[in-house]
Amino acid sequence: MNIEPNSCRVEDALDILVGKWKPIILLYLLKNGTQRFSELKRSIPGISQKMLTNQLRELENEDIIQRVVYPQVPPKVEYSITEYGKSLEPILHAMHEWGTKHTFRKKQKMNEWKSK
Amino acid sequence: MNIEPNSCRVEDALDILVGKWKPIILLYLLKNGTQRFSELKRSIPGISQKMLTNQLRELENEDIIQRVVYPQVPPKVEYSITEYGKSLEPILHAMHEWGTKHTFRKKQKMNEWKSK
DNA sequence: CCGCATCCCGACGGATACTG
DNA sequence: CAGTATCCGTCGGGATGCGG
Repeated sequence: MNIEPNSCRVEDALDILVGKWKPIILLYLLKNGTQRFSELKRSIPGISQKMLTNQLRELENEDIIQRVVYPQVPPKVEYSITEYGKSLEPILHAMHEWGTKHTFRKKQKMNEWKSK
Repeated sequence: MNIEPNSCRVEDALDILVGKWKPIILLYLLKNGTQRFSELKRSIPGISQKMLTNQLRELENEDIIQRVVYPQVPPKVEYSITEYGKSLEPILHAMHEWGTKHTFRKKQKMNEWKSK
């Protein structure tokens, strides 16, 4: 490990990714490109309007996503990943890879436990 | 992005890394190897005994770190990264890399703002 | 269709004091 | 030295209702 804990910038990335719905929002935008508010809402079961708005705003403030409002009735708002946001992809990927193995490991441990 | 949001395991990794002091604890253990409780406490300015114990316990419960107690007076307890815990290194590394650039970007934005 | 305002609760984390 | 125990404030996030 060649990271100096004292000059650790891990938190910067963590702060942006932490939020109950942020990772999944980012994954949807990365996979499907530009999405309307209602599309995201439908895609993500269990999220409330408040939280979707909230999480989108926070990501927008960090320049991770872009918000485009079409001034029309009924309203239409589209969200998309910024170029900058795309730079988070390796992190999401690393975490996903790890998570997949971790899930496997959890299953292993549960089986060990069962077999006692 | 080739991650299916629906089968997303990003959260698994995130859950383990989230905690105010966990990343820095892991970085210290990764960099310096086995550490005593008091060594960690001294290395991490601002952390309380309670929180250090707390975060170490949580990491231990996830098998990320290992706790070894030497039954002697005064007590001696050593913490070290498990092999499994080492698998988090790529994630920490990716986040650190990103954080470094992000810090630079924040400075850029602040300068843009200043120069107005 | 999209979002804000309000109320509410539980978890996280800080401060402090006490033990084997 | 390496913890527990307790109190307590803050904040993320859920539920609900209103508004352009």
